[in-house]
Amino acid sequence: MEVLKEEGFSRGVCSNCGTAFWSVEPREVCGEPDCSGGYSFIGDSPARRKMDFIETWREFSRLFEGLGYTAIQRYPVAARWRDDTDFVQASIYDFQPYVVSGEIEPPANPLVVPQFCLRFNDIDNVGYTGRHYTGFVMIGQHAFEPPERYAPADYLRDIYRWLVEGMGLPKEEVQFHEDAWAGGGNMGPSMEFFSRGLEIGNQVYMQYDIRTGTPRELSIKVLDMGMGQERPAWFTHGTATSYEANFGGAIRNLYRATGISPDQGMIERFLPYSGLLNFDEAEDIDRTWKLIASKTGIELRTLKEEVVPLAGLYSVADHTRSLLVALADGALPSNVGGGYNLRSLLRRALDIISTQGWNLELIDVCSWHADYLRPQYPELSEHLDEVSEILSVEERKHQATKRKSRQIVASIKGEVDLNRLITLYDSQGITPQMLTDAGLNVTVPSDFYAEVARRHEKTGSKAQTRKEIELPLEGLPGTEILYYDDYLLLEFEARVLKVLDSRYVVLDRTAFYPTSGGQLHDIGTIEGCRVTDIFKQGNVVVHVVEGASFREGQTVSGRIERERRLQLAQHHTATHIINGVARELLGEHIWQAGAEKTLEKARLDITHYEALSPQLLEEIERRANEVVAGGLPVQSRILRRDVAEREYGFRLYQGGAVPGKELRIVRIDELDVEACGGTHLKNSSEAGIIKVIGSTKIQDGVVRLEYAAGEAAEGHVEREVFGPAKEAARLLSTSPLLADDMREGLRKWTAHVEGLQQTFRDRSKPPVERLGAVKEVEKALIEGARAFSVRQSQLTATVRRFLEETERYARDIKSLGRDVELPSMGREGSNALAQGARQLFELWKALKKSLELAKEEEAMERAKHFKAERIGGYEVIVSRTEGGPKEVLKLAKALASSSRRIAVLFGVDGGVSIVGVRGDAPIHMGSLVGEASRIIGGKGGGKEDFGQGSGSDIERVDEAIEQVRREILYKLKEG
RNA sequence: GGGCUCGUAGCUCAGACUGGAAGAGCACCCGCUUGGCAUGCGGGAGGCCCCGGGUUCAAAUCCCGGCGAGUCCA
Repeated sequence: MEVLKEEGFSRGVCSNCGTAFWSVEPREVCGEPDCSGGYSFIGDSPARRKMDFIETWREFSRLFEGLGYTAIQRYPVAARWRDDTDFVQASIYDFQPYVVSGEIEPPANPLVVPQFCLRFNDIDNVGYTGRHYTGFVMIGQHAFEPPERYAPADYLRDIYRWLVEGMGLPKEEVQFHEDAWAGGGNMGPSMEFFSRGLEIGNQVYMQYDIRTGTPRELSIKVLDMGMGQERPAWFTHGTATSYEANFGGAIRNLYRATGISPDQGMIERFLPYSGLLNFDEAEDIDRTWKLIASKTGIELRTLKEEVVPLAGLYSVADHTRSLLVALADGALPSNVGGGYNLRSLLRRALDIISTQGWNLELIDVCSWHADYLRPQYPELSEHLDEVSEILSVEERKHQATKRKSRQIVASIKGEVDLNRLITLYDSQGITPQMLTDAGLNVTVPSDFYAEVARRHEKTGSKAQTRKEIELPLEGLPGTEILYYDDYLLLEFEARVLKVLDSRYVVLDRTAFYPTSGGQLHDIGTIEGCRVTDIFKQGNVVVHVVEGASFREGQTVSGRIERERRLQLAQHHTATHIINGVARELLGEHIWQAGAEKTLEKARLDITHYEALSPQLLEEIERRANEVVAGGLPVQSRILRRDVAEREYGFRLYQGGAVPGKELRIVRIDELDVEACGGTHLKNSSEAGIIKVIGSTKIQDGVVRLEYAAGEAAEGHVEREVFGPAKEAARLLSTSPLLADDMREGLRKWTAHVEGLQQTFRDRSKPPVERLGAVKEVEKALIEGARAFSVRQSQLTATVRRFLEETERYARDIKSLGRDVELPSMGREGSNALAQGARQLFELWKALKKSLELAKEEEAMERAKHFKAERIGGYEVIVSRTEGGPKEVLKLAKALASSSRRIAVLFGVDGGVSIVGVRGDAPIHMGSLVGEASRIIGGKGGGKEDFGQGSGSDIERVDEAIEQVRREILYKLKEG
């Protein structure tokens, strides 16, 4: 306030909105556009200097560096250091939660930063209003100080100098508004600065923590100034829309590529009303357009023809810039989380381009942006190849979805009710608009999207609260961790601090690893008592001990089980190796999305835009084992958070946000570096061997890799590869169904596999060679499994099943007195196992078919022997025969082939199956057979002309036959 | 993170709600029409109905789990 008084400002209250504001010349109203009558700088900027987007930051940072601030690099727009948001939405996000809470030091103090931000809530207004963006740069001016050094007056004076000296605004043109602001659990007074109706930026003086409800003074007070970098450029140029002043060469290239040139005069007349075209709220867009046309005096058609393409062009400019930055920072479009926002953005841009019929590639627009932004963000130009790849994958997906949608829309006939409308939108992405565009007559309620939201409410989520025990551990110091330095430190002594329920034990220090970071806990003993579980509560490690007999204050010795610790360390280090290798091979967009390390195997979820091909998996495995063979050192050390971030960047946070001023950094040579608390090998060679077990796409944009290291890897290979391959080959080679030379081939192949197995078991050989031997067998397994379309792990069981079934078919064919004809078969497949599997499947199909054929012929044959009796003009057969359901069915069908026939057959075959078929006789066969079934202790039913049922009481078959005959007689005579 | 939709012949899909003999179009093979091609007509081959369980006298169909594809929302 004093600062403003010094400069000749005085306080007033807005006669319109009642806000307190400061200005040099007395005025009635504040500077808000609503109160002061809109923007009055367009075409008439009071600024004495002009600066474009890039120059804005250059000037701003130069001015502030002169004032003692440090200009720092922007943070990635994908906010990986936070778990409460996907994207950075304001510059202060960079420093939440740990800098703001005082836990860690800011990278500089005070500082300024050009932070790229993403906000999707106004997406529908982008392009139309002239000032909305999905992606923008918030220039932040921040200071983090204890109360005694906090100097809001200085901060305000500094930003005032920017307005007056930097932007060259006469002080008479500036107004300040007093306000208060709350967000992120903090609150404080704020000061907004305006000129000519445009808010240039605002300063928030964060003073209080309001998370508990009652304001508490913060130990660190924070200056949070945010100014859109787009604002000064727009303001000083006074262009009709902000977009023209801010996209530099990109917008000029867009004009050229699309042939559009904006009619400044019309836009200026349109803009004041653009806010009305809010696509979420405006109930009737057409009426709104008409309203604007009449207010501006521009003909409706002209207005639309001019505004819609231009707004589309601005949208494309905005969306591509947002995508460029997000993708270059490693974010991926997907169907979940923030990825969905990126996908919507991308599809919106693509749809605009195709609606307007522009010949425009997104990646070209991205590269224009990258060129223009290079002085400020040179890193964007380095990732264009990766961005291009991701964009084209997404474009392909969008094309496929659109094609599918068109098909579905084309197949819709008749009425479409609201339910169907919502289902179409929800599950296929087909909007009501697409239906009306296709000429379908549908009534769309005006609150359609609200209705969709309501449905989602209703089906809402069931809260799944995991119950965790909360032990009373107040006052205990954080446990000293002994497992960081040496994972083979397996014996230690410590003092008992607390024992609860003779079960939960807290020590002053421990080498026991608690379950965390996806790694399973150790087991072992303390003073001979078994330790079965270890977990962390805050900074305290709690040991779960069976029958803990020691007292608090006692010194105890702990022993950790070696095998388990080694295996878990191997899996954990292997995880870092796989992560590093995956990034090396796939690109910078690879981030850990989750991980788990157990005794049997480990898994790592990585962000990637498509499923991994078998070739890529093989490549990852090969590279990982080269790393193992290469014997790279694995170093770990404790670093201050700010130091670590400066040295290695945000790549550190693979496992998500980690609290604390200090971080433990685990680094595998040049391959990988992560903040991680796990137990790690000292050298990559100690992993022994890494076997990639498989990968699945667990959701769009996330791929799960599963693998094992060391003995777990060896066990897995024996169990899942050599074992099943040899067993499947043995089963096939001993089956009389296959030809002799095929069986011989399988025996030879088995011997070959055993040789490969010896190679694999030889630990003196390099891991890559050992796995080469595995790969050959694995491929045979996969190919064999594909013959039966089952998974690899099911091959042996499936071979067994198909052998049995095929042998049974052969027996049945013989028992019908026919020859089993084995078809001549080729040898398709790259190895004996695959060939054998395919032949078995072909055989199975052939015999199944010829058995069915034989049964049918047999049925036709037997049909000749049945005698029909004539009742009321119909030929009726009610009889007992032999055979199961299928045969009886065939027989009955053959017997009732003419429309004047009725056949009801009772097939005896262990149980009794009944089938009734008729032509056009007035009898409901379903209920007829149903009744008959009940007599023999079963059930049945069917349709008017067809009934089927079964029972078990063979003794009463004759009785049932009698009943059916009587029924038919009665019905036919009556008719 | 939650919801929804889909998985049937080489391809595009019907059948499913209301359980009861696996279908259509295109493509493929054979024949006829024709000087040849395009076309037209007739015939044929081709299905572990995604995998595994359950309910039922009976499951492509209903229920549960898994795998795969897609979509909407926060």
